[in-house]
Order: sequence, then structure tokens, then C-alpha cells
Amino acid sequence: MDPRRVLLFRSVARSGSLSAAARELATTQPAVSQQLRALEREAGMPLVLRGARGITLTEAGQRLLTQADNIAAHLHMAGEELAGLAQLRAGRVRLVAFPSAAATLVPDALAALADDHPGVAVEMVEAEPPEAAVAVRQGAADVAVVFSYPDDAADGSGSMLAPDDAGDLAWVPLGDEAVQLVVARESTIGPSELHRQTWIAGCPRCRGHLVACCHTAGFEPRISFESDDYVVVQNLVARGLGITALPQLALRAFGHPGIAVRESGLFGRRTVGAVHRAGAEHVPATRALLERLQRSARTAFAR
Amino acid sequence: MDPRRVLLFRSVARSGSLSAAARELATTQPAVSQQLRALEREAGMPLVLRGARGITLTEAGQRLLTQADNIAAHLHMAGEELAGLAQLRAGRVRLVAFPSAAATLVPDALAALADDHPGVAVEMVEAEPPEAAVAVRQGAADVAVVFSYPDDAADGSGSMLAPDDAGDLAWVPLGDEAVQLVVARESTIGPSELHRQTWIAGCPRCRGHLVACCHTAGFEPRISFESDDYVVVQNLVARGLGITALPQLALRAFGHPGIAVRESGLFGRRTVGAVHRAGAEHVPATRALLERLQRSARTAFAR
DNA sequence: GTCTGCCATAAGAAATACTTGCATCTATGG
DNA sequence: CCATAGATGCAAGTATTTCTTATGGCAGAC
Repeated sequence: MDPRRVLLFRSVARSGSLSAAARELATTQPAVSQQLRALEREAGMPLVLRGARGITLTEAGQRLLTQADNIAAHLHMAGEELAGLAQLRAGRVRLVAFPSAAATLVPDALAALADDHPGVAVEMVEAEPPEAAVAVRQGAADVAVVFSYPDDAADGSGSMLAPDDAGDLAWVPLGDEAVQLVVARESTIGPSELHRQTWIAGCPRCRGHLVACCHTAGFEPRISFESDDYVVVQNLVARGLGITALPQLALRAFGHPGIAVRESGLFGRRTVGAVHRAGAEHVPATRALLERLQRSARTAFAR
Repeated sequence: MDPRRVLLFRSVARSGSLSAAARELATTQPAVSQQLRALEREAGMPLVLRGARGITLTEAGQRLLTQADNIAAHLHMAGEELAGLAQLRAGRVRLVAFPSAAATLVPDALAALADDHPGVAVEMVEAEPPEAAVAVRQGAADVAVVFSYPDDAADGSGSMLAPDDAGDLAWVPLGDEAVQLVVARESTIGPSELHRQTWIAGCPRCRGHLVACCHTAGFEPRISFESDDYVVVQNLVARGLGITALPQLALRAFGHPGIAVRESGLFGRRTVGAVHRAGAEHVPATRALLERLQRSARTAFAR
């Protein structure tokens, strides 16, 4: 049974005549006549009795009308819900971000989104990029704010989240930041003495980048501490227990008074971006979040 | 929003991929792809995210799916109800009949209908033809069993319920019956003495027919009693208070032992039929009732 | 009586939907 | 590492459905 014909029948039943329904539907009377007849043929019995002054519903017509009203109501509701989502009067968007982003550019973006669209529910979970990407892939989150070191570019697996090879995920660039050498405030270490230092590593991928850069510089770092919490790391550094490399976002999120940042090209830059499932950029709430993230990133990564 | 596309979307959502939905719907994958895309264009946002191993619903898709399920459920319910009506497992039919028919052929017909189709509710109201026809016209009843005298044929008004001019109502012939002279059992009245008798008239139309027939015979009947109840009339006749003309159905419904029926061509025959609104003969319950009425009439009017 | 409003029918036109064929992409298995 | 299977997208032509136009019949109102 064609639901469009059911709705046409509803117009006929409510308007009281085929002609009136045709006017209501902005079509012609024969069109209504034909479709109604087709519906009656499907039903196997008349739905209306045609009189000279309009129509009367048969019992079948009366019963069909109640269902038709239900269908029309649900269709209308569906339209309203979709319109609400499209206009950002409703909806939900779930974000996963790595800690230092979650502490800096993400709050700005989420606040801006919440201000502009109070009806949209925003959720945020903190996680390191690999888990974050998994969450997005599995549909547990809509957007992940992740970073990528030049090292892990394009290995084909996609799990490393390089901008140009994010697998089935799409990459939205947010900016890039220098990874800088961080030492104790009163330290006098020179560039040539780095290989003799004790190092503090961050998250596994950060540790990998640190080691790779040291290799490039020609030494193997001695890593004695490991924490992905930049506050912990800075406290260790401030107490002279080791040195480390930290990206700018981490330093902007928290700057321990007892540390010093040394300009050093040794650790290069890392790229920060948002990833989402392909196609999700057209979901209004997701798109809105991505835009806010980009906007916040412009100031967060301003040099 | 095209409800057919909503149902197509439902198939996609439930089957998990466009291809699977296409198989389910016995169509091709591009057809599904195109329709889904059109729906998404209308919605203004993606409803599914297309992956290599099938699709995932977006939030919009999830919300639309619940409404689509509702719509499908109501559509299915509508189909079930209509099928029930078509197969006479459900439904209702309302009959109006004049008294002597209501006492003879109608009970047979209603009982047969109830036996064959227990799910169909039958209702019956007794009324004289003019009211009965009004009830059918107004939709208060589906079928009326009425009679028609040759007198009131084709006056164009349609209100007189002649077989060939029932106005907007359709006439189904059930039979015809002689209108016979009824006198007291021991009466010895001869054909030439009729004009000197006291007459008992029935319903208004019957009275009209009686008077017209007497005029044809060349006299004006002296009518002293009037009742549309054939039991009352027969009792009056039996007690010698007057004579009357009664149709066969009335005599078959009740035969007072104190009366005698005289063969007399004076009052001719009257036609009995069922009337219904045009088109209603295709309503299953109505059609079934009409058929049972015709069947019962065949025996009721057998000479 | 004529007029008006309503519905049915038929045939051609228009819009819509579908099919076919090919290209691409991603997991999966050898 | 390559081949395969299964998924989607795209494009063009074909079919089908649907709508429009034109006409006629019928019943009720004036």
C-alpha cells in the first residue's frame, strides 16, 4: 500500500471531495481521482462513496483515515525533528580530545558552540589520539582532536592519524605547534650536553617522537620518568629530576614557574587536527563543532 | 518529505547497507542510493554514514528511524484492517426494513450472514420505506428493504422509491408480491359489494395505494381505521370491523385464524427491493447482506 | 429550464524512478 | 603482496508512473 496514496486519501477524507483535495494538494481533480481509485483497487473495496455534493467515507475509509492521521502525524514529527537538528535547535555532538587540547582550545570551542546553540548537547571525553580515533571509528564519538608527529606520517595503517592518511577518517587541520625543550629554570645545560641528561617522556607516541629526534641528533636518550600528565612532567623538570620536550599547548595549559623553555629545533613541530568519520562533516552539529574548533585553534596556535 | 523514501530509509537502516536494502526491496543498489540521497537532500543532512562495510546511522537517522518504524507499523495496521474488512472478518452493516419484511425474509438473511461471517456485526432497525430511504441517504444505514407500489413509479422525485427511479440510491430487486383482499373468515362479501364496506388502511403509502385502486374500481373507500401493524389490522378484520388489503409478506408473517384471503386482481402487486447508496454494493459487508437478502427473498416470494 | 459543482474517462505529456555498466574503495584471504 | 568479494558512487538511457488537458455525465440549486 503506497503511503503517499494514503495521505492523498486523507486529504480527500478531510476536505470532503476529490476536487477540494485537488485544490488543497495543488494538483488536478483527475490526478486525485486516479490515485484514489488505485488505492481502492489495492484495498479491494471502496473507501469513499461518491455523491453529487462530495464524498462520504465508507467504514473502510473511516478506519483508514485514523491510520492515515497517525501516519501524517509521525511524518510531521519526523520533519520537525529533522528541522530541529538541521537548525541546531537540537542534537548532540560528542568530542574526544587529548589532554592539552582539552585544556586550551577545546573549552573555547565548546563554550562558543553552547552559547550559539543552547539546544545542542555537547559532550567531551579526554583521551590520547589512538583511543580517540578508535572512539570515533566505533561511533562512540563524533569528533576527535588529535595530534600527529611528522614521524608517523603515512605508514598506510591509518592508525597513526597522519593528516594525509587517516584511514576511513577525515582530517581537519587545526594548526601546528613547536615541540620545545623544557629544562629547570636555573639549568645551564647547553645543546651539546643533551645526550648526558636524564629524560622524562610523555605518552607512548610522544616518547616515540622524543626518541626518534634524539636518534637524529645522534644519541640515545636515557628515559627515567614517564607520564602523560604535563603538570606532573613539569614538576619533575622543575625539581631538576630530568628534562623533557613539551609541545606549546601543554605549556600554555600549564606553565610551572620553575621551568624554562629553550628554543631548539631538535624536536620540530607537531600537527594538531580534528578527525571525524567521512561524511560526518555534513552533520550540522558536527560541522558546527568543527568550525568552532578551527576558530579557537586560530587563536590558540597564533604565534 | 516523501513517505515512501522514509520507508526505503527504514529498510536501509534495518538491513545495514544500501545493497542489502536493495535486495530486500527487490530493486537495485543505485535505485536505493538515489532515493536515499534525495531524502538526505530534503533533510538537509546525512542520515547514514557510508562505510566500506555498510552504513551507520547518524543522529538524524536514528530519530528518523523511530518515526519510520511508527509509520510502517500504522501502514501495516491499516493493511490488516482493510484485509479484515475485505475478507468479512470484521465490519458492520446496518439494515432498515419495513415491518413485514423484518418479520420474514430479513431474519433469514441476517442469520445466514451472521453464520457465515461471525466477525461482521449486523444491525437492524424497523422503519417504513420513506424513513428507511432517508436513513440510507444520510448514511445512518447501509441497506434498506423497501417496497414500491406501481402507483408511485417514476415521479422523478426519487422519494417514492420506485425500482427505476430511486434517486441517488440504487435498487436491488428482491421480488414482488400480490396485495390481497382480506375479509373476516365468515364474511360473504361479493366483488360488487366492496364499495359499501368499511375499510382499514395501513401505512400512509399503503392507504394511498388502497384509495387509488378503489378509484380505479370506481368507488371511494370509506376508511375508518388506520394502522401500519398487520396484527392490529387482522384483528380488526377478524372481528368484522372492516376489510382491508394486505400484501403476502404481512400474511405470511402473521395469519389470524379469523380472516380469509380472497383472490382479487383489484390491488395488483407491489415490488420489494433493497436500496443502498450508489457504490456501496462494492463494500464487502453490504454486498454480502444484499446477496443474503436476495437469497432469502427467492424463497420468501416463491409462489 | 439553465447553471454550477462534482466526478469519470481517455490520451498525451511530463516528471520520476529504475536499470545497466563501470569505477573506486576497503577489508579479507591466500 | 596480490586477488577477490562486497560496498558505494556516478552517468546515461530506458521505463514506468504520474499528471495534465479535454471532454462528458450527473445531480442539485436557482
